[in-house]
Amino acid sequence: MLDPHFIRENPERVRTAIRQKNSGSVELVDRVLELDESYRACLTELQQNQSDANTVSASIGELMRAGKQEAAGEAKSRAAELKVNIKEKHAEAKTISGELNALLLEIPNIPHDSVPEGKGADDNQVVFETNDKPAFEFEPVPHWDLLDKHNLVDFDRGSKVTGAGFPFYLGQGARLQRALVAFFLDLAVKEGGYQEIQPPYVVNSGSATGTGQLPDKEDQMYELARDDLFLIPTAEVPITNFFRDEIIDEDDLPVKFCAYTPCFRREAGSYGKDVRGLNRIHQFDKVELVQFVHPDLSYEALEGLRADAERALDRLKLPYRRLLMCTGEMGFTQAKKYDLEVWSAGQKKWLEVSSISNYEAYQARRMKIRYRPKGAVKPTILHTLNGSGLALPRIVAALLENNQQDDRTIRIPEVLVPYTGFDVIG
RNA sequence: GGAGAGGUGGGUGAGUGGCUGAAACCACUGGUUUGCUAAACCAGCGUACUCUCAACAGGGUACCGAGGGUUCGAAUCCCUCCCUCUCCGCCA
Repeated sequence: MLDPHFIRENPERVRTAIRQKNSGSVELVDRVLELDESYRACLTELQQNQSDANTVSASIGELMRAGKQEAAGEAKSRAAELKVNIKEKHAEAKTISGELNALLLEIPNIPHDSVPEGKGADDNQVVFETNDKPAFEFEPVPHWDLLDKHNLVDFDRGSKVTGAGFPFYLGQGARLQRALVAFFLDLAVKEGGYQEIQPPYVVNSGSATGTGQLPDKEDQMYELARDDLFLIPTAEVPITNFFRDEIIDEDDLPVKFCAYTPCFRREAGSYGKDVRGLNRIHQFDKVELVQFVHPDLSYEALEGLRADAERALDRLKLPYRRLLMCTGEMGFTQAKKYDLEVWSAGQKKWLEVSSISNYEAYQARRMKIRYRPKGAVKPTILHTLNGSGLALPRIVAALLENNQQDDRTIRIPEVLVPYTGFDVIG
């Protein structure tokens, strides 16, 4: 969330952000300002009463010890009056702050100045594109045909056992998954300087709120209602919450974590053309990169994170492009976001395989993640970033489609062979 | 799942109703001393919110796992929940 002080002092900036992100109504800001003011007024009164009550209480102790029972009795009744008032004000303050907090969670992050304005996908800027789309002397087929031909994935049995979008990976298909995960993790650890961790795959509601899945996006998560827990839609959730409510030494920044996890997404409301094959499934594997950084360095870190994700694509020799997302296409927690899309020769389209974002202080403020600047200054909210490095299914799709040969066998990229143990599928 | 014990500041740990935002020690920061290092000594050292203030700074409130309750007054008593540990059961 945004700093309430910031909203108080820059309401117009916040209204602009709401319009740009097309998320929520600008009246939110006015209600927040109203509530903020009445909250503080209420608080002032409450605290004054508490202060008086404390003084009276202290005097009672003294009077009792001095044996002045009568005076003590009078003071007690005085304190009782104050108490009633305190209780009222306390309840009032709590109500107001509850409402205020709920609203604050619905105000989106402010886009960075370098983010292009725009409403839809057409306004995203392609800021980089490799020029190595593969050429074919035959008509390349979509990956689902290849999966089928080589028996790499079994969608039907996945549907029987669980439901649509929960495929089984078989044989070389399963092996390829494991190879990619290991390759991505090794790359992140050895060349990116990330520390590998294994987070829980299930989180509580506090964590889901911290990263911004709650409120409002619960429809995208699988919920374990009995235990009030959620299956993670991305490793971002448990990893970023790692430091929730903590203060980190400045010397320990930046902290860079990488992790492999399965991701679970309900994908409510998405049907049709984009869901074919591995394009969009409910459970998928992903290696995620997360960074906790000094606020002054977060945009540098964003480019670094982006380069880390692109390195994996380069090594796999996958053609890709980088999109700078416009204001309207960003999530409401993000300040700046790149998407990386790989070219899939069979479908002849770009597939999103990574989303790399700087959240600035937005998530960290929700989670109270701070660092202590050197030189006795107060703890300060740090900045969080994350990006996929990378998401598997579409990488697999592109890999199969781009590397298919006229006999329908599939070449495995050189860097992956030590991991797969085979250099061709089929 | 059953029984018991416990959760105090960055750490260890004292504290069973008012003088405790919290002893002591360690860590940390600054200073003195020192040829250097070490040691010793002195001082400082929680967080959030809020009010006054241009600022420096100062005042107030809250916080001893979380939330309620009792009381004029709670780290301290009561209730609920969460977590940790020990034993038993179950189990990869």
